[in-house]
Amino acid sequence: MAKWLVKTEPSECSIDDFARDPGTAIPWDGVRNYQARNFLKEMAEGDEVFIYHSSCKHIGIAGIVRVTRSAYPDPKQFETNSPYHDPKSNPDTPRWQAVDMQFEEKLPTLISLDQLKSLTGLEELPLVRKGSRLSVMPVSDDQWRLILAQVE
DNA sequence: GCCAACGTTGGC
DNA sequence: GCCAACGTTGGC
Repeated sequence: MAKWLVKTEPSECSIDDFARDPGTAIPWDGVRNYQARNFLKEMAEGDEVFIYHSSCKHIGIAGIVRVTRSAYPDPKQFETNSPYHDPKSNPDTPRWQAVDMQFEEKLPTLISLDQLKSLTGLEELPLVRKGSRLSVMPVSDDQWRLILAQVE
């Protein structure tokens, strides 16, 4: 099972939005970056995903969700009144993909960005790299364990 | 709100 | 294919 991390602004979609209705999957859509999209495509049902809260008061990893549906064409790219509308995409060859994710757990305490930056062994994670804006990234098993060890 | 870093666009 | 201009991201 592969592991991942996705960034989100909690005002858009937070771990609490997942926790509110733990039995219901939420579409992860609106990704409009090719590298991030390519990782989305690699996600498989059952994969675990860290939810990282960005651009907010408490920046860091807040919880874990699970992929319940692998990549499918993001419907919002075709909705003309959506902020995620992409006039250059067409239904025959959809440019953007979405996946569905469902609540798994909220971490007992948030793992802050400062904390993540201080960990030896996370240097290769794009999240902590200067200037990196990648919003969907793979997390190795070692990185995953190291991060989770911060709250155990 | 600022601004550095980055990705995308489009003229050439 | 180059690269300047532009828009966006995201920590501070």
